[in-house]
Formats: sequence, structure tokens, C-alpha cells
Amino acid sequence: MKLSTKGRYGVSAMFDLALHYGQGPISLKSVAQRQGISEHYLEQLMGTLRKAGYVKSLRGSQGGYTLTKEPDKITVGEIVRIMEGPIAPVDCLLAAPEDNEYCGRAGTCVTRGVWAKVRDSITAVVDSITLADLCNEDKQKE
Amino acid sequence: MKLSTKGRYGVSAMFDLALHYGQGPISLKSVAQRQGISEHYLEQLMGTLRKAGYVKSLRGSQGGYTLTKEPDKITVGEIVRIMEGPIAPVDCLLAAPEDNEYCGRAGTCVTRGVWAKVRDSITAVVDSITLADLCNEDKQKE
DNA sequence: ATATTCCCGACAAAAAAAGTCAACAATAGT
DNA sequence: ACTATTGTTGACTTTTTTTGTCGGGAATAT
Repeated sequence: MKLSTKGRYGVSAMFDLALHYGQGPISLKSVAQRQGISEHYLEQLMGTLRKAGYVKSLRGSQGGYTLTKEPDKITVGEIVRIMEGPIAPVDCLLAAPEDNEYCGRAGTCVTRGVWAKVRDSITAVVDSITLADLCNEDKQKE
Repeated sequence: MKLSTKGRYGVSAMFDLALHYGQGPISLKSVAQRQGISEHYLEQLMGTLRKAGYVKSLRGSQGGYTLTKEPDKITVGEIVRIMEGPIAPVDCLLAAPEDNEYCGRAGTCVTRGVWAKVRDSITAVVDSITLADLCNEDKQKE
């Protein structure tokens, strides 16, 4: 039940951008340094976020990344899904219960119900937290 | 955010034993067949469960595995922890907040709070479901 | 005795995660 | 125009984890 670094770093990077929202483009380098992520690796991750339309980039001197939406319009859940794909503790949740290809014991599978509950509780949490929430928390900690 | 097959198979196997609770030792072979798990692999997993004291085994003809506790005394959460280790979406939750070795940005880390909430919601679910609950559900589905 | 079944440790294949690199393209400031 | 800066892309590599496999041994019921 681990989040990969993609998800973790993705949220950290987006949080960093949110903290600097409205201050123009933020360079990958500075984000990487503040969040302790390898520049080259973060490059990849920002590419994913850009293609998903969550950040826009500006090349060249003074360039960098900017959120495309306001921090209170972006949830942690969205970011995790972009970085890691659908939230599902087990793959069989991705198939329809009728689809017998995935799991022969399909519809009658009792344990499947457990994992569905786990998924729902996870999504409830991550979908309820926005980047703005995190920024507020950060202010209070100072 | 995936459970490994260790956790999934572990719960499936324990559920299978729970279904046959009170009927004497259940052979690994039969569990593997019903649950669709490789015998050799399940062997390993049962070893883990045995060492943790959740099942006892009997060798020889008519041998097999038995739960050491009643199904309503065993939660899904316990099984998952045995098979996969502590439930923690990110490793930094395993260290004390003061422990700066793990995460320099330690105590002030805002995203850490998010993952802690995720963990709590997961544990709330898995710790509230017992094998007996699953057996009851299974009966109703028939 | 014998067939059955669990036990143990080593090994291995496959997949996923994590990270690195180099050449290229765009932009700002001079 | 030139230069330094910064993002873009795709391929490649390394490491770790997952998911098994195998073989010989030990215990037990019949």
C-alpha cells in the first residue's frame, strides 16, 4: 500500500507551485531544490502534469512552470490520479464485476468488496483536500 | 496505491480457511485451487502467516492449515500488516516527526499530513472488517 | 511402509520504479 | 544577433520489488 514517488513528488511539486502562485513562472530547478527531488527526474513528472493540462510552462530565461488553475480548484486526488493512474488497491476493481476475464470468481467475490471500501475511503480523503488547503496549513505552521 | 499479491492472496487464503473453520486442517492445495493461487507461492505466504501465529499447520496425510483464532477475532487489517508490513502510503510516516534523518523538511512538512489522513482512513476500514464478516457476506450471496 | 502434506532456503524471471543523459528548442536580456 | 537560461523529448540504465520456481527434507495418517 505504498504511493510511488511519482505521486508523492507530484503532489509536493504542485504544492510548491501553489505556494508561489501568482509570482510568475517557477523554475524546475528551484522546485527540485526546495522539495529535494532530482531535477532530471522531476522533469519527467512535470511533463506528465503539463500534458494533463495542470501546469503550463514557459521556456527560456526566467521561465518555469505555473498552475493553470487556482490552488483551490486542484485536489490532491486529481494529482495522484494523473501521476499514478486510477486509485484502486487491487486491479480487479478496474474491471466491471460482470467481466469474467479478470477474475473468474468475479461477482461473488467477497474480498473484492473489502478493497472497494478501502478505495472509497482513500478517494474520500484525497478528493477533499485542495492545494489551497495545504497552503493554509503551511501558513499556520510558521 | 496498489496492494501486492501478498496482501491480496493472504486475505483470500485466510478467508478460505475461515469458511472451513471447524472442519479440521485444510490443505494448501485445496486453498490454492479454490482461490486461484500458485501452490508453491502460497506456501511462502502461509509460512509468513504461521510464523506470525495466525495459522497452525499439521503435516502429513490429511494435514493442512487451521486458523489459530476464531474468524471474528481476526481482522483484514491484521492480515495485511503481516503480509505487507505497516500500512503507510509513504515511508516518512514510519519515522517520528522529530527524526530528521528521514525527511529534512520533517515536522513542518504539510504533505505528510495528507498521507497520514489517507493512512488513517485505510486502517479504519481494514481494522473494522473481520473474517467472520466476510463469511457472513458470502452466505448471503448464495 | 507409503502416500501425503507441510517446511525451508536458495534461486530466478519479470515487472515496476527511479533516475540519468544528451541533444534540441524557445525565450529574455544585452 | 548572441548568450545564458530554461523547458522538451525520448531513449537508456540502474535498482528494487514482486512474483514466483525448485528441490530436497521432515512429519504424519493410514
